[in-house]
Amino acid sequence: MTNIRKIAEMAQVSASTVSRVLNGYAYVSKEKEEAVWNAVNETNYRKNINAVHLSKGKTFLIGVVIPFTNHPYFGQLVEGISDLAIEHQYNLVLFQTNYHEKKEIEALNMLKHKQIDALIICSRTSPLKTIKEYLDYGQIVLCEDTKEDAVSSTFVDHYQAFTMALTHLHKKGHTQIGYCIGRRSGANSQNRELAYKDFIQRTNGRFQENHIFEDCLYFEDGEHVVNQITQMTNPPTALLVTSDQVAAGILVSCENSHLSVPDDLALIGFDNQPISKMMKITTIEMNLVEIGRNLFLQAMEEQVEMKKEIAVQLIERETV
Amino acid sequence: MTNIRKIAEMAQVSASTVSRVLNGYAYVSKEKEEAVWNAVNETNYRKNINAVHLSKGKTFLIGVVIPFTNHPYFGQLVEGISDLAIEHQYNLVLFQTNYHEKKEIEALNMLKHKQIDALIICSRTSPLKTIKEYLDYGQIVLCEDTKEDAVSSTFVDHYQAFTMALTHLHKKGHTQIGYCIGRRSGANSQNRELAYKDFIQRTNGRFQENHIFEDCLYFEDGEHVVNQITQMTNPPTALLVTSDQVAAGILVSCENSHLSVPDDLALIGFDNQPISKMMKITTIEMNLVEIGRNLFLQAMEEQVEMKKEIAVQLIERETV
DNA sequence: CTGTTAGCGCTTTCAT
DNA sequence: ATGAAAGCGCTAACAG
Repeated sequence: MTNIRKIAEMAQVSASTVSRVLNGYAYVSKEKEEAVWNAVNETNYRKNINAVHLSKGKTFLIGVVIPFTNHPYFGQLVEGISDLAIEHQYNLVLFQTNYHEKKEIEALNMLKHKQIDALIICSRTSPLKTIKEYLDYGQIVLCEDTKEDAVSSTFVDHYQAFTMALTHLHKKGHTQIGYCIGRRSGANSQNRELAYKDFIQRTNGRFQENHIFEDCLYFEDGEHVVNQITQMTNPPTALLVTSDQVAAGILVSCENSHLSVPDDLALIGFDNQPISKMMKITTIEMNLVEIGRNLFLQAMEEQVEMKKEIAVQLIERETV
Repeated sequence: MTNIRKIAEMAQVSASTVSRVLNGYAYVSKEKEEAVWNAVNETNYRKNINAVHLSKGKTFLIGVVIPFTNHPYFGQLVEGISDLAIEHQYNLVLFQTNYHEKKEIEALNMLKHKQIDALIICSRTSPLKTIKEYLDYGQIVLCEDTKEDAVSSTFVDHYQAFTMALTHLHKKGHTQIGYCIGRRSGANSQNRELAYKDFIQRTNGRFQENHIFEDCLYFEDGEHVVNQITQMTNPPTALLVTSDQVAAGILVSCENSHLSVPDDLALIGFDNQPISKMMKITTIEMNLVEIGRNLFLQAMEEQVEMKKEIAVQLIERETV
């Protein structure tokens, strides 16, 4: 095994000089630097990362909490995080929680015990209060518009995005608008619900509980929504669908049920996933990869804002 | 920071005894063991994994090479790998290659330089010869039926699976069968192509190059396939589609193009993904999660076979 | 600019 | 059964 001491010997310098060269520290003479690089190249030497980690007291591991790995929303978020992680020589530890608080606490405890250097929580189920308790142990980054000053976050203004989509539908004449969502309880979901309720009040509409469809995550969940709609006496004439996958599933199910889109049911998806383009679904684009990248930077505590909002955009296609 | 020495002091034993207790080594007296655990609990002490890694000369990192992260096929594979990795206190380093050989070599080099302990290659683009050169540096596990004795692998007999599907279609009266695939050049793909050609010969069919559709990975790729088919003078009457996602996309596009499934075009998907169930697509089930789990065990060199075949099963629904 | 030195916290012989 | 002690390979404070 060729280690730093061997390189030092070969280059006729001390181990610390080798370390300096390897880490690009400035004050090393041209000759010695060259000698070191020669030795490194000759032996094909690489630093032992374990030793680096121990010495630095860091793991170079970033925890990423997501409810599901196989969902494109989180897939893109992770893609963005991963992009920068690689650049920065970090690795990721993925915690799939399925929204079980226990799993989240596990991740938090890994932070506490220094088994990861920072934690990015893409979607949480435990209360902010719990999370705050772990703030002393390392950087924690959230993906929601939190009022909690102490934690960094990158987020979309879901209140505004929802309002924009609702307004768009309203302009097209819809008054019975419903929406589909993964779960009602999340922070982002609550912002959307608020936007929804405010909108209904503003337009003198009537709030109807059965116009909110929960557990809408995957393509196949669209079927259930359409089944319910066809059995309603007062079905919505338009739907905000917080995932393009689900919107696509609804579109397909509508065809099966001889519902015409947008005439019988208008649809606005979210995320501008490739599937929405193919199926010509009107959607709200949000740059998830960009959000992911910013989350990583915040985890690193690079000189970035602690609160970063990412803008969204309505993309009109053929389902409204 | 509470470390092993502090625990040793508190428990009135030596650091080595603490280490023995922590690692469940046998020959420690009941009293001392208890004393150690008491100290551990009192201080909420955890081992410093970096120190463990350095001392053991292992990273407890397993590399996983996949072409795409956001594809359900690889998603399930990774899920299986990840399941066991967590159990074994390992973390994963994901290498998304997009089928660029350079990325694969990068992963291989990380193995060479001991930055990961083993490498699982779920789908490769570099030749077996290249991979063999890295075998000295650590365990490398493949996901294909390789003849190379030196590497472990977990795989599906794609020749047999394809033959089964083709036979099923043939029995239903189809003679013009085509297939959709991600890429032609992979090891698994070549087995399938072989099965396809053998089948055609056996049934006295005629091989038609334009009945093979490449670049079929995602839902939205189905559209292109249907577009091509509708423009053919000799279109296939049935399609083997190596991903349920794509099969679903084809199904949707068929409806748009007023092609009736299975009458105008029969479909057999692969993987038995949830979407195939919802859309009632006949499919070939293969337990991808199980394959992933076995890949991990092979990477660990646990006492498992070096070559493990996972059985598949035809699930009849309504697209044939 | 460069070398010496003292760790980082754990594992693992080797004695006893 | 237990402890002493020697590393693992690197970093960083310090001295010069």
